[in-house]
Amino acid sequence: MNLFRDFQTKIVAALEGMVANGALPAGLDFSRVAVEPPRDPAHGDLATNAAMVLAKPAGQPPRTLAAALVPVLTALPDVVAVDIAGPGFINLRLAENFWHRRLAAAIGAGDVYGRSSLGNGRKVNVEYVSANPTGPMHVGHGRGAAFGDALANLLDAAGFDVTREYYVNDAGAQVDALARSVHLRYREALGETIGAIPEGLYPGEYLCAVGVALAARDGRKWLNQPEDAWLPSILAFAVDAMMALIRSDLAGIGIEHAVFTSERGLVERGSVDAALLLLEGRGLIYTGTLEPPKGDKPDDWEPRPQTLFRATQFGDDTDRPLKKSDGSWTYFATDIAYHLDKFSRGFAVMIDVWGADHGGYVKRMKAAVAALSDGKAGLEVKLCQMVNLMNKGEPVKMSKRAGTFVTLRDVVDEVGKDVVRFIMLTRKNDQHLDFDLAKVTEQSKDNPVFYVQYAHARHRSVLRQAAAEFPNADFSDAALGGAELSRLRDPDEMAILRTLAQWPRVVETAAETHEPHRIAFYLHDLAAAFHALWTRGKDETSLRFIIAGDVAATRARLALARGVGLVVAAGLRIFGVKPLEEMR
RNA sequence: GCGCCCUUAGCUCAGUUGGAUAGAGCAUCGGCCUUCUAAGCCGAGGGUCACUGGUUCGAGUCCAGUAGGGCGCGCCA
Repeated sequence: MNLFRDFQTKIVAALEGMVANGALPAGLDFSRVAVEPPRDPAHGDLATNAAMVLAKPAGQPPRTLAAALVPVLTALPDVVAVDIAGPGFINLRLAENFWHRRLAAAIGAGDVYGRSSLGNGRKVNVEYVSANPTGPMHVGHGRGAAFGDALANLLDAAGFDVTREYYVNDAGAQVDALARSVHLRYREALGETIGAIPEGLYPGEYLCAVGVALAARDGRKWLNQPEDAWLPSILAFAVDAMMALIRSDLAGIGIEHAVFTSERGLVERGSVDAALLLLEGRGLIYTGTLEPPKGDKPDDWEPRPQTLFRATQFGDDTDRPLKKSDGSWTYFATDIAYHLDKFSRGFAVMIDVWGADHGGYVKRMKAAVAALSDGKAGLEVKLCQMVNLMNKGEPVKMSKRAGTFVTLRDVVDEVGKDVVRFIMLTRKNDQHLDFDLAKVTEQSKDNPVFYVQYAHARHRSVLRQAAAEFPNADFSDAALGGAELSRLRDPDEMAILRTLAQWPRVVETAAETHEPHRIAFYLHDLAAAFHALWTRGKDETSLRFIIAGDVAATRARLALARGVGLVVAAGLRIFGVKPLEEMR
């Protein structure tokens, strides 16, 4: 489906033919021969660097080599012109008919247009969100959620076997603090006066309902009991409640993970011991004393021997501790067990989506995965930068006291899930993102969500109008695919056809680079081309999508609109955004 | 102090994984509404791609260094 890939294959075959008949020396490496759209469409439809990358090994100047390639490339099907340009680029121009056939094929493929077999069914694990189960999701989590889910959809569209996963950090000091906080709210629910929430506990009012629910379930049995008696039970109850809250936040933006893995479960099953035993067997664990960190030194730093992982052998800057001073596992230790768990479930490709504040953790985790899998598995970490929540250009003060909203749910309630998801994907993951509540709901060109949705709604609108204009005509996709597309010849129309034909390549490139934002920019470009052509119809009635009294011409033009609608819908589907039928 | 990330038009950002004359939106200026939706479109101006070297046919892109910004640096996750 990716025409650039198709032509790359054809061109390499042609080059091999030249080797066979002696026009090129044997033993050339064709892997660097690329076929891409030229930056400037005026140069042609396809450009290849073949002559330039082969010049040196073939012992010929690039332009001489290019000249020898021209007749061979001219002979390829659908090629109507071949030019040599600049240092030795070869530009190919394809027949108009080729682009018409691509549109017909796209309409024929329908919803699967752009899907790829690039991944060849390989298993990929995408772990994202993994917010601590101690409260509702905030806006920053929302970015990781939208990003991770779009990346998963993208990899799925590119032919990978994707598992969406959430790691539940339900062990450690944070959830102990959660349990204590809930116990307080529980006492409050049973009529006690609890006063101010102590430092170190979670003060959020969302825990009041959890306390009430606990009182309803267990009555007064945890009153006046030592912490040891109630902590495990209340912790489990509280974590369940928080995960229910988070799942509901996720459902609010249309996200559902297939697998939830519990940190506590890993610890209780002995997975951490097993993982560390594995590393120990490979001589990667030892007892040693670390240098104190430079810069901001901890007040209570005392050198002491601890259990360390030889992360430096795998590119990390220092070896990393696995046990805290109280003997319990560090977060890193349980995370090692978790990634071994993923590996043992058959994932050689793991992608973790983290917040940028975890950047310092990447090297050691990659080191651990390399060590655990003996180099057979790879971990890629995508760090999502911060989201600056704005309103009309002013930063939103994140003050709970002032009642300004900070939770993801509040933002979704304010602007809608589709807007949140799309805007979160309009920047590369490693760039800061301004999320302006006023701007994202504005109906203007300034708002990319609106602009792209408008293109889809316009295509629907014109199809409705056409059906009213020609009540007896068949404008089904089957009919549009068979339209007389040779009527589409205007340069702007041809430009849209070429853009539509690039869609499969866009999907593959975005999937390979793990960069969903490329889809957003492509959709914006496609929408712009469509809006521009639409407006030209004001002056040139022959460019309108509905041509009065001419069903055949209308059908051809509707096919173009349908192609745009189809691809916009496909792109929005990857983002988990519902295409709009009308803008009202 | 060390590590990771970032630096492209006045502002917010893309840049097809090393290609040709570096692009878009906003803002500024100038045009287009008896219309299939003007919630839109067309055009103009605006650049030392932070800086200095290097790698090669070719560098915004890769490497090294410098400057500025962000994040992180045992007993949080």
